[in-house]
Amino acid sequence: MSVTIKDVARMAGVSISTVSRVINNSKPVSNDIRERVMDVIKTTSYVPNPVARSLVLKKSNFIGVIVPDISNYKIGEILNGIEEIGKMYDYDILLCNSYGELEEEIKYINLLINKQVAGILFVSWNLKKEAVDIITASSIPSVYVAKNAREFDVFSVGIDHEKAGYDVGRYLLTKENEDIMFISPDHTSQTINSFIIDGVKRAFSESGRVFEEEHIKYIKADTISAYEFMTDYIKSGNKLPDAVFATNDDMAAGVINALCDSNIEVPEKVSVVGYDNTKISSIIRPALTTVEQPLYDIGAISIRILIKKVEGFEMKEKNITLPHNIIERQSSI
Amino acid sequence: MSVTIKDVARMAGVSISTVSRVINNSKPVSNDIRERVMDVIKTTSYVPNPVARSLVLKKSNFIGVIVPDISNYKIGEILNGIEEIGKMYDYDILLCNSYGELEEEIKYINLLINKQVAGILFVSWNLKKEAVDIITASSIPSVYVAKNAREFDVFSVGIDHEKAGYDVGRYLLTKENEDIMFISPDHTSQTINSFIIDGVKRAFSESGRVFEEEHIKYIKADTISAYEFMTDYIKSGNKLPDAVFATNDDMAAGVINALCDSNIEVPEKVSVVGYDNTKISSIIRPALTTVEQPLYDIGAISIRILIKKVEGFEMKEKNITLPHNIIERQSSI
DNA sequence: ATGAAAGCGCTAACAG
DNA sequence: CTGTTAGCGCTTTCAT
Repeated sequence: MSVTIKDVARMAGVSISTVSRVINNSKPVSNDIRERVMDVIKTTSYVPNPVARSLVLKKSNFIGVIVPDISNYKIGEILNGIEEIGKMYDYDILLCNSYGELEEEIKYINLLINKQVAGILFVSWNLKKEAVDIITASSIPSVYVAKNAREFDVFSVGIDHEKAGYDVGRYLLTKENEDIMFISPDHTSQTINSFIIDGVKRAFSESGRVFEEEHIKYIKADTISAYEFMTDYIKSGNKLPDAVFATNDDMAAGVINALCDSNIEVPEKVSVVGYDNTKISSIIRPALTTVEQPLYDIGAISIRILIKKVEGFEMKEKNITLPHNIIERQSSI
Repeated sequence: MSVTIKDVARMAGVSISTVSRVINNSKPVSNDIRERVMDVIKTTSYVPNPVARSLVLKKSNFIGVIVPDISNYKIGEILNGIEEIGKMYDYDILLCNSYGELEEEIKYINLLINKQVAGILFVSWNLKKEAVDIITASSIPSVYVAKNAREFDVFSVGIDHEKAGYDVGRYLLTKENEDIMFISPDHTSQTINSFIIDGVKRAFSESGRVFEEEHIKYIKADTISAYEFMTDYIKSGNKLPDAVFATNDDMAAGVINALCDSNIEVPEKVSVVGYDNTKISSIIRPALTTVEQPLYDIGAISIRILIKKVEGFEMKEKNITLPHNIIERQSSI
């Protein structure tokens, strides 16, 4: 069947250790022998068996990646970065979809540890201590991508959400919006967006305004829920806010549609701002003002750091903060 | 460190072969011994090392999945199905992102073969003979998801695109649209959508209409390209079609936006129909009439078939056709 | 029914 | 610089 190190050794007339040495460049080998071996490798198109290698090295070149939702656009972009850079460094991606549930996350963490992955890249909507503890205990190198990753003593990559919230707050306040509504995922996952809201609060207090907690509306984080919430809100005859800031684009899209379907002009009557700059934001009309995150880079940098750690480099910076940026489109005035 | 089969054997006072037998249920073991071993396994929470197992069995429980674009919503949905069912059967997903390029596809196929994956699930925009041949030659079980998979003698899962095109054709024709424009990805990936157009043609001929090749516009398959194309088309003063059928939702969204931004009413002046029923289709206004594919199921079923093949079952049906369905929304009349 | 032993393909001492 | 040898953790004959 497939050619092994033994075959190569025999055909090159050397011992298997010598072959091992040339393929790993682990010890000096005389030039003629090296060439002889290389020739055989080329002609037989021999590739070392990674399974056998993992067994003896007790380490694979798999990187376990746990994500909360593959079909989510943001996750997809991050994964693109992870996959591309991972493959560039010759690591393979073992994909696990946790659906954002702690139980699944823990199951996969244990599975990955058992598989002897070289490293774990953990992407989560909301990082939990239980998960972090298990990974830490395994002493497998790891990097985290999560809004709340900085709450733990771990390596992480992401933007500064507090600052982003602050920026949106300032942006909205500067535009003289008196009454601002905030739409955030409901309390089951509430913490994860508190940083954004924290930033908004800072912007408020900085400009001497009081932030009313009841202006935050907690809903399920999807377009339909936002649409229904906003439609109900309008129908109930509540006073309309001057602006609404939804902490993801999907919800913002629901808000825009609810407003437009009720003939309330966006942005003339109500400004809408989203978060993430996903595809939807440029397609929806009016196009959505939103906060851009360098998703691909988040993935790419996080895996690069992980690989560095796997390969034994000492990293000085534990938390990498990437730049964010407000993309101003037509939905805000 | 971690407990091995040896440890378990020693602690249970049996040989490692016996332990192996109980964990694999491969040979009869007396009840008392079996229980003794089970106890040790439980207390030590021993898990067999999958790497060692792969080495001797020359087969892993990895399933290599090659996809053309992780961040694409359709692919994400398919992957959701693949991942969930895969994990259910205890297989792990080795993810490879080919960016739709043959060269990458081939690279990954070889990589997966070398990794001794148990099976290969190949998702491609446009399946090529070269790729299929390599997989076939490896004799690793495989299943394909691609519009043109049926052109090859392989196992595949998907909807009947010709029929879907036919259905859209009939739908549009029944609505008395005289002049219909078709928007399809440009020729680099042209073949993959020809089935849809073939179906449309059948609908045309069936109702005694001639299909004008020049009504097909080949453009880059994204929203912006479609937007620009349509805007130019309008600006150039061409006669507007009664309807446009774009072979994916992204392009359809671009068309709708171009039309609306030029104050051409959709669907009153021009109907627009998309393909795929992605998230965008329900968010855009007017909401997009489109063809729904059971993406999650395509993923789920394809991996289930693959696993069956991996485990040695004989599958009778090579090509599984799942139902599609026209979702009628506001963009067509 | 159970154990001893060989070996999967590879790396890494250990000798020379 | 090169070869011999001992495993890595597991499955699987082959004896018993």
